[in-house]
Order: sequence, then C-alpha cells, then structure tokens
Amino acid sequence: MSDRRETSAASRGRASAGRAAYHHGSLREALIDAGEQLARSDGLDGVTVRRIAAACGVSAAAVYRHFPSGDHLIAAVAQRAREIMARDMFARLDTAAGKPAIDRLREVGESYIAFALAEPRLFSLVSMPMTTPPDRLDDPNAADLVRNIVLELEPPGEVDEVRVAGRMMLAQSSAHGLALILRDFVPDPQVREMLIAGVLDRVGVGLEA
Amino acid sequence: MSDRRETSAASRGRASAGRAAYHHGSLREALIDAGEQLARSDGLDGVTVRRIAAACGVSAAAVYRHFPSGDHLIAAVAQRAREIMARDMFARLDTAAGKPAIDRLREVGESYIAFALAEPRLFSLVSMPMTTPPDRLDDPNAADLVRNIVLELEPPGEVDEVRVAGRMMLAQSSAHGLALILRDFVPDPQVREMLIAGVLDRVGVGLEA
DNA sequence: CCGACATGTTGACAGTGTACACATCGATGC
DNA sequence: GCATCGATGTGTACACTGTCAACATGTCGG
Repeated sequence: MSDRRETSAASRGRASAGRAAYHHGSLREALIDAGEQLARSDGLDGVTVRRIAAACGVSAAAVYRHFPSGDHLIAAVAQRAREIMARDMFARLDTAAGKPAIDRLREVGESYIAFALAEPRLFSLVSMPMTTPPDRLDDPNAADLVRNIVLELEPPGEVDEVRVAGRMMLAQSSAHGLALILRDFVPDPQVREMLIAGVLDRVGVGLEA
Repeated sequence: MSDRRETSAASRGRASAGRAAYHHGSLREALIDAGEQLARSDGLDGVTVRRIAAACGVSAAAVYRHFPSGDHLIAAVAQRAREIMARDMFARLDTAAGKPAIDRLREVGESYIAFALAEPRLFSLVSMPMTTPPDRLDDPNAADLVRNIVLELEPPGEVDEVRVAGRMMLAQSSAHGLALILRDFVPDPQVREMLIAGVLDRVGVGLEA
C-alpha cells in the first residue's frame, strides 16, 4: 500500500514540504504540475482528471478534495501556463530595457507569438476563457504589462482612455490572432518569420497613429 | 418503427430527395444540420456523435456509415459554419460594392467580428484547425475574398507577394484575435463597438502603409 | 425473384467526469 | 497516553462519451 505513495511522492515534492510527505505532501501543486506536463505533451484533449490523478499516483476522486470540478483544475493549469508565458515576456523585456516604447511593445508581441509556436499545445490553455478568477491578481499579468507600455505612447499630460484601450486591443488582438493562425495553418518556420515581421511592422504603424 | 423515421424525416429532406425517404433520406446532410443547431445552442462541448444522431432519430453507429469518425463529422459541421459566415460576408460586401478597397476590407472585418459575436458558439467551429480538407475548394472562401481585395491595394503593374501576404495576415489576425477577445472577455456591447472601431481604424492605417 | 449492397440497429468495450460511502492519517483536547 | 475529529485519499458506481463487430433491413440490378 505504501509503494504507490513512494513511487509518486519520490519524484516530486517531499523536499519542498519540510519533512516526509503527509497524505501526499501538497497534492494540489502536484496536480497542476502534472497537468502542465500533460498539456505540453498531449494537448488539451490529453488533460483529463483521471490521467492527471494517475500521473500523481492518486485516485481520480482525490482531485475533488482540492478542486470543485475538473474544469477548475484545468483552469488552474491554464493560469499556470499564463504565468510561465508572462515570465518569458518579462525576461525578454528586461533585455530590451531602455529602448523606445514602441520597440518594447514589439518585443512583447514577438515573445507572445514565440511562446505560442514553441508550446503550441500549452498555448491552447493560455487562450482559454478564464472560468475561475486567478488566485492572485497582483502577479505578472500580460495585459497590465502591455497597458504600461502603451501608456508611454500617450502624449504627456493627458491620457485618453479610449485611445489607450484601442491601442491595447490592436496589440493584443493582432498578436493573439497571428499566433493562432500561424500555429494552426502555417507550418513553415521561414514563412512564419516573414509573416510575423510583416504584420508587426504594420501593427507598429497602426499603434503610432 | 416508422414513427421514428417520420418524426425526423418530416422536418427535413424528403422534398429534396425526389420520392419518399429511403432508409433515412439523406442522413449525411441531416447530421450536419443537426450538428449546426447543436453547435449554435450548446457550443462545441454539446456537439457529440450520440446527440447529433439522436437529434436525427438515428442510432449513433449510423453516423459511421457517412463519416469515418466523429471528428470528421465535426469538421463537416465546421465547414458548414464557415460557409454560412462566408455567405454573410459576401452579402454585406454586395451592399458595399463600389466603395474603395480599404473600406470594403473593413466591411469584411466588421462582418467577421459581428458573426463571431452573434453566434459565439458556432464561431468556435469556424476557427477550428481543419483536420479534413473541405469538400469543394471552389466555393466562397473568406481567405480568397480578403486576398482579392488586398490585391486592389497593390500599386498597379507589380504585385509584391510578400507585401500581399503581410497585409492579408494583418487583416485576418487582427479581426480573428479581436473577435475572440471580445467574445470571451468583453461582454458589454457598447465597449465592444468602441473597441472594434478603435482597432479597425488603426488596422486601416497599417494596411495602407 | 433473388442476390448483392448500402444503410441502420444492437450491444459491447474502454474511457470520461463526478458523487457517495468508507478508510486512513495528523493534529488536537483531555 | 488516548480518543476524537477534520483533512485527505480510496473504491465503487452512474451517466455519459467515441467506436467497433455482428446482425438486420430495405432497395436496386440482374
């Protein structure tokens, strides 16, 4: 009976949770981890309650001690994916500090698209409508990041909220749509690069208008 | 035993198939019809082989006489949805004949977004990656439509294919991304209108660059 | 008229989410 | 130290899903 716990608990957690694992240690995090891996490899269809539970060496019903439904677990994995992507984007922004706002905005767009193409299946979760509100509203959020840069494009003194919203939406819509179309319909990497450059050039023009 | 056939066959087909209905009449079309309705009302999750079959008064296994798998049926429904949307767009374009290319391109974008917001669940199928090639490549296709208008933006004499591709991609990406974001995250119709106008204005600028 | 073929049904199997009753373990009060 | 209690995990069951093999039925060509 203890073998099951050992095989799964040994691979993860344990060290992070002070002493030896409690019933499981911290199953909630483990479930999200497993879900992330499953999403990476098998896509959204592969992310199922039973498979995630099995990957943690735990029965399916155990999931419901930590999430009110399977959809909530998926949503948590999606939130995790958004955090990963946000980290990517922030890291890339650090290397571009000092550049003009419009260039940094382009970096963000490129980063967003690059993530979608590097992790196409995980990206499906990123772009899922969020059924459950994120646990922490204060951590790195892609939308806020875009907003902050867009604000720099505003003429000093007065910020027109409508204009800000329009610019944000142009940036987000074009990056999001382009990422999806490239991922699903344009396999050739060279063509992808060409289209990314072509679109982002024009978006830049539109953003400054 | 004939009651089942009557209740379902009476509502559709029959007239189109010359005489009285054969085993079912034309089940293939009926399945796609039912799938379309199901997608409209219940969304992608509601579109299942068994429910479509039941809606046609037919056993689930019967589906496999007309489609190699359930995914192929879904794909056929998706193709149907694309045709419906394309018809919308063509109709709207007819009323805008004579206007400059850039204005007609905007009409197409507005039409695309309007469809996504009017039929949010059906739109999920539209934007599905096409696993199976469409039956007829020659009928109204949204991408070709956009391409034809974009070609009018090219300077007469020479067409730069890279520039054409970039413009097409900007138009499609921004409309697609905006439609998705508005559908999933912006419930307020007034805000939607404002954002559509704001984005399309800027896309217009980018397209003419 | 009758066989061949297209089409539809039945029943089964594996896999899914989820709820209920039960088991087990850690901590906490006495 | 011991009992109890709450948190956590298990087992089992139900309704649902896609899909297949075996069988039934209805239509058309010879």
